Amino acid sequence: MSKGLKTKELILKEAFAKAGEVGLSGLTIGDLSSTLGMSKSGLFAHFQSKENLEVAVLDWTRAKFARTVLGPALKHPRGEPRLRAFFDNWITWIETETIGKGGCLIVGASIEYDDRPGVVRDSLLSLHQELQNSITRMVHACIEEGHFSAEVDPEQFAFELYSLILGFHHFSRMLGDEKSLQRLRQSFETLMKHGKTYEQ
Amino acid sequence: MSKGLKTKELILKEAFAKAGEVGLSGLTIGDLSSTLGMSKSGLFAHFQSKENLEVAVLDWTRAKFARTVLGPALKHPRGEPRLRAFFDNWITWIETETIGKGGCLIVGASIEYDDRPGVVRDSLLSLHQELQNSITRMVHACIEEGHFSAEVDPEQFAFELYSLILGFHHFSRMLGDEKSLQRLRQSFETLMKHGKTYEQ
DNA sequence: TTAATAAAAGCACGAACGTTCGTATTTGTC
DNA sequence: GACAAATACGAACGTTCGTGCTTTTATTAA
Repeated sequence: MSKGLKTKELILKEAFAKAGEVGLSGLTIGDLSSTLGMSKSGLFAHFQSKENLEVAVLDWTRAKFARTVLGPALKHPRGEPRLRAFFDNWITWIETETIGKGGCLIVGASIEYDDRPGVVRDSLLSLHQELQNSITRMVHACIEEGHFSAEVDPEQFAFELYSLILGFHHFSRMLGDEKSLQRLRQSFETLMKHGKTYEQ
Repeated sequence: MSKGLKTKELILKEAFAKAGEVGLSGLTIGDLSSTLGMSKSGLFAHFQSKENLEVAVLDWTRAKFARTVLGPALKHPRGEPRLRAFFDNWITWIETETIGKGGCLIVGASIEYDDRPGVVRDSLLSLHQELQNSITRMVHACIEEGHFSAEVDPEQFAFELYSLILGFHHFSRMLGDEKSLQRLRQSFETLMKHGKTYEQ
């Protein structure tokens, strides 16, 4: 790996950490460069624009999420085991990478960019679509494997699961509710149970 | 009402609308003043600081929410009718004041300020605590009136309800999912049904 | 070791930010 | 209608922002 790529990696790692605190658009090249002990223009040259830097941070985050959350879950058997592994990995991700570190970069960026068209929003949208697809596929597998009732709506399940994640983020970070994790887990179990014994 | 207060009211109304798009900290005195056709310093004099302006916007929003969502719900009978009225009013609020208008100011501000101590965060925290208390009380009333099982945990219910609101906000604004409202309503019904026939 | 290339630095720019200050104008009261 | 108080204005301040140049230093391949 060339010197340039190594430096770029260091920059993105630092930018990922900082963006959780100040948001993606809250990143500044000046602050980032001084933290890393380099010049503004030197750092700037790696990305050619602030916007490119933000997209690069999103790509970097996406890759890391795939490597630490999605990937390992795929090693578990299709259906409920894989879905549960994914959920557990996700919680670990949230606890180690977001809560206590300024919040989740993706959650923040989604609020910032949900009405600002451009390449950042495009990248964010594609990230979210992929995430929803992953969840939906796993729920669908639960049905095929006979772990869930055939009447379960995978997209509705994905909607509720992501909602709970957002709620957990809010209750633990904004309200400082120490029971948030417990609440998240309990709601997830309710969701799973409802998946098995569907009735309505 | 004096001239000064009328102007202040106009400023806050405009600031409320704009903060949904750019966030609370994204408000700028220059932009706000030029939109309203007045000078920066003239507008500034009403609040003495940017921070005070942000707190004023939060107070204004809180009052409006109480007037249009919470207040009318209190006219309905205790228990399920009131809870449903509150939920319906909330949806109307979201549709008329947030979705399609740059997003919810409160949701955005919570992300911005969840790790920035100060008077803005204090104000936000108190707002959220009051909201959670209101929901919890209504659910508790559902139990007392016999509409809900006594085993229902009102705080868990409030957690799930707010999570769904956040999810709805995300799916409709970020993903542009046209079924978001339908999903929100369906999940709410599941939540209500679970409240009635509690089992676990 | 040298030559070509990549990476980083130095410096400056225009614009936008919140804020301050002195002054002008409008409002409300007697 | 006079006069104090409230309200608004215009200009300027010090900072910080992203970005564009030119020059210097470090890396890489022949």
